[in-house]
Amino acid sequence: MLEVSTSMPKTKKGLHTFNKICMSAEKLFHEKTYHAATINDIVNDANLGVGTFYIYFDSKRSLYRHLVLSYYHDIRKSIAEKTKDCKTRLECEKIGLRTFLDYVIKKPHAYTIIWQSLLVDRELFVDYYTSFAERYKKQLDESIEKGEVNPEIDTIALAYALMGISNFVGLETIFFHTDVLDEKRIDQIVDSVIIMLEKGIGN
Amino acid sequence: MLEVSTSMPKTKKGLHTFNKICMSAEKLFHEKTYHAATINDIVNDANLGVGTFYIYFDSKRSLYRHLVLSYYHDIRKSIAEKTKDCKTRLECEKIGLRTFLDYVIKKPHAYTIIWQSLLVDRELFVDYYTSFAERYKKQLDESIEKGEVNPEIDTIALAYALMGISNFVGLETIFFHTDVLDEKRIDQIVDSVIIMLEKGIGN
DNA sequence: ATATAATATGAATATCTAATCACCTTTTGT
DNA sequence: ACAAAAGGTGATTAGATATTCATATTATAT
Repeated sequence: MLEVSTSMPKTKKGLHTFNKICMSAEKLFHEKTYHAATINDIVNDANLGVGTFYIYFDSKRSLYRHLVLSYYHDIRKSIAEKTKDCKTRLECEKIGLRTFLDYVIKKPHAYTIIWQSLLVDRELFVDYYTSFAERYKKQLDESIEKGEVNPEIDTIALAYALMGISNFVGLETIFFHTDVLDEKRIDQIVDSVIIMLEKGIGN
Repeated sequence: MLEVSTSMPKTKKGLHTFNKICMSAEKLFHEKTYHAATINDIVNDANLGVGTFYIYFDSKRSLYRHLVLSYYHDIRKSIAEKTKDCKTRLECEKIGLRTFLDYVIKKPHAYTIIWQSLLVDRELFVDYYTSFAERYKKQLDESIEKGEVNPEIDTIALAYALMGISNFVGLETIFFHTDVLDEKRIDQIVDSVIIMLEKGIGN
């Protein structure tokens, strides 16, 4: 499923070059999209020869997979760490959403690059979201055991609904909202979602 | 913003050819993605010459735009019609979600083609979702007036959250769920979401 | 010090594809 | 019936791009 196939560099210099390629690719896949950003664009941006690229990656697609998998692990790790000490399901959701939004505000390219997987590598697209959803579902099932979540709710449907909320609220936050993003606005968004999860949308 | 630029055909025969192009493009953009599906693929599938394509569309991208805009109007129209007689906000959300799911089950290619807009035409991507969200927000604001929605909730955040729920629940329903899709399963998904919107996720 | 492994290069290759255009056929209105 | 408008064609063009490879430099371990 979600595995890395790249053979990592063996010296500090190699690692530095590897990272330069990743950073340039991140920037260009985000700005120009995967198909429009060429290997030449990437190595020019990184001040390297074309051949150097193929020392570190088998293909353009394997570089792309490497980026998506690293975002997957980063996002999961951040959320797991931050929600470690949460006492309730709702607190988990609040800190989880906040962590996700902070991550995509800091790294908006991660957002667009993951989104592109439907076009670049459909297997990766499916694996990415199903892996995320399965882990989420397990947590929700545990919360049902603890009596924190209504057992009438189907946890797979709920997992996707919650992922959808994070992703689309993130979409608005990063791409569509033209005003400056202050802490207050993000708090307001998170609070609105948590009210909904706590009491529903009504009065 | 969301406008069509295609000059429509002037005879029944022309309309028939136009529709054949659209149907083949829909199929191939869905199966192979926008970039991998060539104009040749499309006209071969439709049993037409390459030149014929350029009678009806300025470019590959203008065909793509035409498809996305037609989905936008279809989806909006379906939801507006079906929710016309709904008495409460919650009933609106229930019928709206059900209508959206029925639409994407019937036309799964619409789903993947819209998703691709981030890569194919970023302006269209932004217009598509912001237009949808603005209309949604207006309805939610009206519901606050009527006392049906908690005024503490930010309606723009809520609009995106609700769009995210539909889209990601749809994702699971169409792409990731391998079992057969029976009516019961869809009802269960819709009911789970509505419980959440009515009472929150807890007990 | 030197052999070996790792890293770096960019011109050349082989393949692909959106769009054009000059010419042909069919349909429509009068 | 017939001109004009609409529809249809596919070989050709012009440009692009992922990957290879022979060769060169640099780093590492003994």
